[in-house]
Amino acid sequence: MPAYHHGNLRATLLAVAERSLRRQGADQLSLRELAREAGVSHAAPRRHFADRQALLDALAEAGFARLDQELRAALAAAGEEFGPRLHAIAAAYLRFATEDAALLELMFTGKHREGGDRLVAAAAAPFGLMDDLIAQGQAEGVLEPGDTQRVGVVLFATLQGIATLINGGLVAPELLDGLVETAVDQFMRGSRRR
Amino acid sequence: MPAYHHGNLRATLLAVAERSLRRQGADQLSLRELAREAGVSHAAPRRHFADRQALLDALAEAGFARLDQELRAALAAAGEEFGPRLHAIAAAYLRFATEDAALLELMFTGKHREGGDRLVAAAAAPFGLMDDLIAQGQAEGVLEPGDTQRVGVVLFATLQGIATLINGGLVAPELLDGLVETAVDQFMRGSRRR
DNA sequence: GGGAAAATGTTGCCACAGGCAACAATGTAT
DNA sequence: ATACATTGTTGCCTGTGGCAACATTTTCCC
Repeated sequence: MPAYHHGNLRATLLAVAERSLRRQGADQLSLRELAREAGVSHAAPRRHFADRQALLDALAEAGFARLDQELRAALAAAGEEFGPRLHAIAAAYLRFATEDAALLELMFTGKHREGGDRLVAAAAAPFGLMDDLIAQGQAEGVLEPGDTQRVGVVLFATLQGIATLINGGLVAPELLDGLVETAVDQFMRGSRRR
Repeated sequence: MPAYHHGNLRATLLAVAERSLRRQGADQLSLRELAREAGVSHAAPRRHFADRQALLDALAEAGFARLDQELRAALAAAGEEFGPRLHAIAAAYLRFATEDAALLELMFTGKHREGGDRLVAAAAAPFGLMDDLIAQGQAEGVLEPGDTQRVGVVLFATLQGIATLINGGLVAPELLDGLVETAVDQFMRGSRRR
């Protein structure tokens, strides 16, 4: 336990920040408070994050990585069939998205400056998952052939939108499962091979 | 031009705030700066907005009112037929949503505290529009009968999600029109009377 | 009309945050 | 061992939000 050098302040700060984010939202997150909780002086975080926004960006990036993991896990658990996989990824996305509203906001809210590139890259992973899934559906002949991106983005957007409405308190959380059902169902009917 | 009493500081502050919001985002919005721009002392805004969040809430509420207006206008211009009306409301929503990303964030982001009720009420107007439209589609026999809310929320969510993806820089703005097309098309096919 | 009371603005203060610079301690490499 | 890079620390500055005390209008009621 080093006295002067913390050892892995960066990781500690991110962990503490994640907790703060979940509990109080990004607005209330204070670098100085994180430093206090990490038992370190108020200027120490600056060695690891150029400014407040840099830390928030790092949180968002980590969020995308975790989202990717969770979606992959859900897909893996859903087997090989397209239908169940689609349902699983949708449910997993919304679980993630509604479980930590502040993080989701951070991930999708347009507060990325130059660091936006990193975030866009991090977001590509989950996007790709959705894309691959659509491709599978097309290959199996369940979905009509076409641009996977186009339809994949719309599906992703639907899930994201549902999360926004629920997190914003505009739709009661109890309706979540039903909405996912409806969304997936509508998507299937709307893209089914004719 | 009263020297001491401004006359309608509240309205002025909201106007200045709207400009600031659009230009710098909600994070950078400072009550004191608004006061300066309004030519008033730093504590004056407090007489009209209990705190910073109250002003932001007021901005969001006004945003919903304006959104409602614009959607109504679009519907009115689209005639009586269901198809064109659906397309028009979708396009109008996304125009509004992508034209002022920071405002949209404020409107849907879950930063509403107790004042959330007011916002939810304000949001009900545009929601109702969507709902009525769905009902029309069902009445005309274009859409399959069913719970208008359920399908309306999903449609709303899709549009909102597309806006989020574009505003967040995760999808190129050039794709907007195509996505709206795809979304509306998918919705029609997914909800068409079978 | 006139005077109390409410509304609206002002000045001054405080605590706290972010950011910067100068300095200190610790690790690392030659 | 000694120079150099890393990582923390202390101290300072500016700006913000929020509060309280005071000043000026406006309104309302007799």
